[in-house]
Amino acid sequence: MDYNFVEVEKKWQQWWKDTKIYQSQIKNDKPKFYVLDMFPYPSGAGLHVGHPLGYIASDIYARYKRQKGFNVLHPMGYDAFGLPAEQYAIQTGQHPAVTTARNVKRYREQLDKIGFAFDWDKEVRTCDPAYYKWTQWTFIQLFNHYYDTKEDKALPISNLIRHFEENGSADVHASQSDELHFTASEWKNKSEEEQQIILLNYRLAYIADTWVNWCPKLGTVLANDEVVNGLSVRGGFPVERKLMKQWILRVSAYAERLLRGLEALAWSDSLKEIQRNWIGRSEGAFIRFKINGFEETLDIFTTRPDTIFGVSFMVLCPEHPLIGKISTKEQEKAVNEYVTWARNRSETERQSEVRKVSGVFTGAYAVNPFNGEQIPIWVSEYVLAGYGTGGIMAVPAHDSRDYAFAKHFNLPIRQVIDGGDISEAAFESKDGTCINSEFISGMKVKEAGKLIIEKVKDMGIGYGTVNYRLRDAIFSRQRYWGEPFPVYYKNGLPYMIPESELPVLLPEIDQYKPTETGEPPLARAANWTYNGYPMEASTMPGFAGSSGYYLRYMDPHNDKEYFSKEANQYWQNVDLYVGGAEHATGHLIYSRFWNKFLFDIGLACKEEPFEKLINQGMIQGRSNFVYRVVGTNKFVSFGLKDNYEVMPIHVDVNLVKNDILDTDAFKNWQPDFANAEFILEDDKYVCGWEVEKMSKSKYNVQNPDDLVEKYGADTLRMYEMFLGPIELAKPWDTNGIEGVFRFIRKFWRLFHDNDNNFNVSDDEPTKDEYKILHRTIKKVEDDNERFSFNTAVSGFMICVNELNDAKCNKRQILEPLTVLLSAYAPHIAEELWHLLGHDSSVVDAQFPQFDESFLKESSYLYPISFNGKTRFQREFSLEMSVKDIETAILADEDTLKWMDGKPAKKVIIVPKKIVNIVI
RNA sequence: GCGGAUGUGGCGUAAUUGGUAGCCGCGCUAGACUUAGGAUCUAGUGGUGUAAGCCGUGGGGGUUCGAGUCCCCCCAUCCGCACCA
Repeated sequence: MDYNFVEVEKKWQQWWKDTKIYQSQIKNDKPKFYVLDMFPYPSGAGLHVGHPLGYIASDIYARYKRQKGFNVLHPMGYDAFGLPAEQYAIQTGQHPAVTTARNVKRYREQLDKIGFAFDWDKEVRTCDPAYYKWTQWTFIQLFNHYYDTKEDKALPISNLIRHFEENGSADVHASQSDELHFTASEWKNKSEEEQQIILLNYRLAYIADTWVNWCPKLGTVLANDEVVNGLSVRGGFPVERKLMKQWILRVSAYAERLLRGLEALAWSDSLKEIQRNWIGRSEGAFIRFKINGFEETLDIFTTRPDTIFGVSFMVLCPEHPLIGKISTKEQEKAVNEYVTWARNRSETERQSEVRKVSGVFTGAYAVNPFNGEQIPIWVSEYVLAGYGTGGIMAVPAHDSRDYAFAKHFNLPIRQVIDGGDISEAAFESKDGTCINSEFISGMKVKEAGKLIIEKVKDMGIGYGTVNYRLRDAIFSRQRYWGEPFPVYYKNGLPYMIPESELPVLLPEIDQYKPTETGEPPLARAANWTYNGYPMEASTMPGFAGSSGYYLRYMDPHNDKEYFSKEANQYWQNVDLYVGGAEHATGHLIYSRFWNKFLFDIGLACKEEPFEKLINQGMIQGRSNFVYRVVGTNKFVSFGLKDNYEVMPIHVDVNLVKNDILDTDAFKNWQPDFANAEFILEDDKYVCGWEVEKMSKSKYNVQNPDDLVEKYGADTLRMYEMFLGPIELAKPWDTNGIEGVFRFIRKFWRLFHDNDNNFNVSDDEPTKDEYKILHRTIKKVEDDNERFSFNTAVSGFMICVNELNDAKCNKRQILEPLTVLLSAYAPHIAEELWHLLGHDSSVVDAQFPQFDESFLKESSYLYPISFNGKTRFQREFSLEMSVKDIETAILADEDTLKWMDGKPAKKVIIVPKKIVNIVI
């Protein structure tokens, strides 16, 4: 007798599927709009409860844009390679492909139930060979390119080879691992192997010995963003530092462009700021210090060249290659002991002992290039291998870390910037004036720095430069369930498999764990060779497949190329990207890098992949508690708990409604509680609640399926939007879903009589009814445009309440309203749309045209102020000009009498309908 | 420590962007209809007062005729980075 959402939703979901209504194709006569969600990793637990929030928002926007006349691309797929499937495979022996396919199926069912307008014909899965062929292909291109710092783009490595043949390393402008020097003839005389080793110094994908985050428990290396507080993000296992040969992407070459590119993007300030910090640009100087008695120089990067006269020691990182060479006999033992100790310390240890001073003197001395002073060279953990040159000039007076070190080892602290007190702490301000600094004394910090840079340049020992925190990305994972590298080894050097032979398929193996000798699982594969040469046994990391997936959606079935030029020219890049902010320093950096590279080599037509980004807030859990009186099986209601000594216990949120416990269900929940007694307030047991992380052990997990079953997809969709602003973190709170459920049924009843027969009137609506409609059109349109979906839902509710009060069932009101609502509640809208007599889907209806004339207010209240106080308001017609209002106020005897008989001297018109009189 | 955000009824939130603070929903109160209500409908609901009124947007100051909104200083919470030279 009421709205039957189960039947209606099932019916239209099937119809949408059968008619392929959401299929998109290139239409050159129509503007495009690309709406993308971050595709999920299909985990065994099913669709995470946080996922729908973003998906619903993007779905609403995609539908809205379609009704606004755009040709919308709104695809979905799966980030299907990953650790959990592999861990599961190691335990059970089940092939990850099997479990992944099963999970994908489950995800699809869940997604379909919510009624998304995805174009499933464009689905991609990163583990599909037809897809990862192009991941491998891109890797080969990265290998075959270097970054030219003069052209500021990636260029073919063959250009560089030509340059070496003609000029050697002279005048090379390329991002590089080390600075190399050789002549053209030296290059030509090198063997093939030697040349290949040199080229690895420049390639955008290269292999090198590098200190990595090694996670023994997972048996693989991890990227910096996959490690938090010295523990792996997945699993939370300890991470160590280890020197390993790894594939690396030269992401750092793009640091400046990744930074600059942020400016034009419509991303949140906080997310841009996170990326800026992660890229970490700092300007300073590269300076080369002579070392007493050695050919080698100690190279440093500093942001404070102005403090060069305050240098009282130098510090090398424990991994620094110079240490072994320059340490004196007397110090050798101590140095070795320290270096061994420091290198073997795990990340966790280092993190937990932040700012504990340690170090050792090498016995060697560097020379200050400006005054010839002898400067002792130390080794300490606080200098990082991965940043700058791995060595620093220490100015304890003006750097807090150097200060702590100098205090600890009793090294001189010399003030060279005026203004601070250095007896207790370093003076780090950059506003002062130089003192005790010979020719730069008296200069401001900024000018002094510039002058020093000029000087070192003239002396040939340095230059001004920019340094970035952003590191190159380690691209090898010692795992099975990832993309195999299209790489084989000849004489220990890597070579690419020809593009025509891609994809390199992931081989079958008997077990998924590493070999006894610690080699990656792929080493188990029989014949893992190419023409007799061994293949690379590592696989690519998770971010490989997700870095360029958005491009593949444009042309997912193309087996000749990554995507066709035509498709890319049409769809360009993503207009709206919706996903979690947790990818700020991972996927969203790698993806931009990947895309910029593809742009450089002429594949992608846009330099940035995601124009507008919305981070849906994290969904937290809302836990409920019952309060057990200590030592009894009595449970006391929330409001009375302070009268007892109680212990809070998590209670399953499914046994609780609006914080009222279903006591019978509670008794049946766990055997312990079968005899539970309750101390009630107002005959109810009220539970306490808290916002926590969503987890099984806290019994606060909410499954979207359950809610769809109970209230229907439309209610779920609208309620999730109604919860609050999309970007705000919020607890998943099902209290209040009834309100939306009520709204849906109310909306249905507008179209139906008391016997639930469809009944709309063809009478001409009244002016007031039109006003209700057009106000809603305006509101929903504005709210959609600014992604304020929660207020749009409020708008719908107000509208339906008003129509209900007016008993309005006019077709000319309800029909456009159905179109408006269809983005939010597509199922009920589709049903009503067809009941209204349409054959086509409501998704293809035109978004109703807003007509301002229905909304024109006749008057507005203007505040009027006298003697500095707003005294009263008067109503004036909106049509009146400012001049008319002025005249009217001044001519109004009553108005004037109100101010103690004194006349108004002046009327001030403040912008926007505000009129003030000041006397 | 540095950087970014946020702070409004019992709760989630809204405020035409400087113009009547609290829209919409939950919850709550009262009533109607009902065998029943965890259905539906009606009315009320920031605090305080019988009332007119007064007080109210984390706290304190400021700009303005007018501040939730702008500026300064605190406080609290959340997020990101954390020896980055």
